[in-house]
Amino acid sequence: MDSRVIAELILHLGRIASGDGLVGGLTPGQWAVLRYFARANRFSRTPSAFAAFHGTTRGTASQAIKGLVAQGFLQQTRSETDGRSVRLDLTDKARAIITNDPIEALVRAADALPPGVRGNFSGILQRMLGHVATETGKPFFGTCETCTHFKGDGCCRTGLPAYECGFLNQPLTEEELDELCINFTSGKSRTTRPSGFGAAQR
Amino acid sequence: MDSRVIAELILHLGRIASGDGLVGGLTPGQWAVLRYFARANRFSRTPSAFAAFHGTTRGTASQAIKGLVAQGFLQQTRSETDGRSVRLDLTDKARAIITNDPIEALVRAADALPPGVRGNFSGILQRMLGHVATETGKPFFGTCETCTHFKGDGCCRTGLPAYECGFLNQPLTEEELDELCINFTSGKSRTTRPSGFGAAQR
DNA sequence: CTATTTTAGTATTGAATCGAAACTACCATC
DNA sequence: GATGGTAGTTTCGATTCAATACTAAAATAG
Repeated sequence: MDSRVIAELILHLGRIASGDGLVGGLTPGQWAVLRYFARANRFSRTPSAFAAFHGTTRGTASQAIKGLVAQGFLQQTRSETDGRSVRLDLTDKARAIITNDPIEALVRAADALPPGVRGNFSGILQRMLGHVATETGKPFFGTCETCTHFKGDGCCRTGLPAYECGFLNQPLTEEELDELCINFTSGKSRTTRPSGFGAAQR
Repeated sequence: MDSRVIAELILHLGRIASGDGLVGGLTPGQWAVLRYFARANRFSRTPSAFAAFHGTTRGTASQAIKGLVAQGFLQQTRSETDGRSVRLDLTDKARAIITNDPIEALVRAADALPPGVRGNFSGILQRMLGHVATETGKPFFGTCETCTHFKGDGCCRTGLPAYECGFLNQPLTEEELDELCINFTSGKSRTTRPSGFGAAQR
């Protein structure tokens, strides 16, 4: 009984805070795009990765991104190693308007919580997200901190980078450790490619 | 920094769990309608109350409700005291399909949390909702438990009902104490009519 | 090395939603 | 009784989204 109240509150909070219509000239979908590209690492800033993250189709993602590129909020760069792939980066213009993100009302509400509560809180939410994602078969993005592919401890190892992604075999900077990654895999026994990436389109 | 993660998780959870498209033949908006009318008390089961609760317009609410009435999920009754007003009640058919509500994935995720955590959790969410609602000027629905209009303690008082709403001067049954009410007012010093009800349409 | 399959991204189209505005009917207040 | 506000509905236009089809590039198989 309490669980249902929790579920309804989460949905309701999201709706009340971010609204339905456009805020500051951007649609909810476009805000989601900016939010994602602001937090995703360089391997994950692609249209397909956003589509997987957001639980939508590549077509829909492509449309939302197109609008943002046209308005100068995103810059498109073709991949040098893969002629099909495209990387998107936030422009300064985008970083400026992100402070008007309708989600900020929710951020302030979270900020108003007692400090001791906040830490646990995000952990619980993450746990719920993992549960829902597993159940619905949707991909689950996380950060290096709890990823099985993560290697390195920041110490100097002769000839080796301080941090490294064992999946891509690429060195990582310290800032990247907190960014979302599409190749995230939690748990201990996963060695196959993470689900949701590279899956066929519906 | 942590607050932003919390806010994004709440939004993301809601989206992943309930999705965008129609589930079981109903749109997300219609699911929200059913959910609301399942939890609202008899004074609050009107199109306007839902619109206020959901942060949408009466026109949009009316449309969603119309579809549900046509499909036999809601039954419409005209008010006897107010010729303009309409009350909506869930039919048995609606109570049957509510078990397929896409939100159930979230409910199960909440259920999977450690029991000790759950209780605090809904309290925190409620607190955040109050914060956001106050900031955005949107109405905030709650139950008798924390409402300033609530009178009675369940004891037998000669000639008086066990529970009563001091705003409407109406006796309340025990089940109604847990239902959402549009006339909910939190805090101690509010004597005016609750905000959001009876406000002019945008 | 060539053929096939898979993947990344885009364009198009049709259904559906939502919000703004206009409108009717009813209530309340003076 | 006149005026102003409220409850509910309808209409209309803009927008969004998913489904589908498509191009180009990479990976894989033979």
